[in-house]
Amino acid sequence: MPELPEVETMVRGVRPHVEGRRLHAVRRCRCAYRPISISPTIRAIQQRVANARVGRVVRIAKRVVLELTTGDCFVIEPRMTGLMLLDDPPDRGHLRMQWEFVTDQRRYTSLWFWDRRGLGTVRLYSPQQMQERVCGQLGPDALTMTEHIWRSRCGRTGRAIKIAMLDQRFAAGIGNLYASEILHAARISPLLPADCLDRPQLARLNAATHKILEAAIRYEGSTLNDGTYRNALNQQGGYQNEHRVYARAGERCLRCRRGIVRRIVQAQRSTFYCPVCQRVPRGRRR
DNA sequence: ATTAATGTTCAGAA
DNA sequence: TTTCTGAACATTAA
Repeated sequence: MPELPEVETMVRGVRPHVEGRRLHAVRRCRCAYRPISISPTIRAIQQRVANARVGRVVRIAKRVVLELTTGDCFVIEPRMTGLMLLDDPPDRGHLRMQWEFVTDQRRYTSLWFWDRRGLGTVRLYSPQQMQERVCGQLGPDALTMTEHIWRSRCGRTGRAIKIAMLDQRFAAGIGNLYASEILHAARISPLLPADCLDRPQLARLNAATHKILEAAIRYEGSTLNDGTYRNALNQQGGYQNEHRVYARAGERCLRCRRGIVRRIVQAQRSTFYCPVCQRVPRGRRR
């Protein structure tokens, strides 16, 4: 599930161990499964990063970015099940990539990319490629959204608000789980067309986005039943215990205590919501 | 034993 | 141009 809070947790965990370090080696792990998608080739990557040092480690939407002093950036996309780990992987079979750094004591320390499903990607991008393929494809980061930005973007599409929120060009960083949680906190139906949200709803949407995502970051993200998501030290997150609607189909709504949480499918993804307190206002279906 | 579902992204089609 | 569908993959629950 790496969504914004989980990726932010990865970045914060990795940062103090990697920033400023000299890269000694980078390897693509051979594992039992299909090798992970990287670009360019591992040979080209190794040549371009020889002797490079790591500058900042930052999050861009749902990606982990290692900025190198050469100007190139490693862009790691965890997708469904990828993890950035400093040590202690859940198993060795799904290790996909290794970065080996020189420590202060001239020893070596490793950063790993572990990915069970193998849908994640690792890429080395030049500054120009960063602009064209990463930053230029993304809307404003969810944590920088304002009521005004929500209003201008929602006004431009008639898609259901939940589907629009998952579009990374609309707002970057929100994923399937947090979209449901945010809309529940904002008491907005996931089915409401984005251009039908009124001012009070836009204000609640903005407030809920910040409240939910910031809380989830404090809890170090959500580890679901499959246990896949872990922080950089392979420890569970804590926000799964705070979910109010996600994966609660059939249960009584924890806010209004009247509705029964419903699971529907939008854009081939599960959406959870309370049909009572997230009702579409009469006449606003368009 | 099949089948459906799981957090994401993107190519290709509508 | 925008929006929708299916595929990439490994694993688990029903």
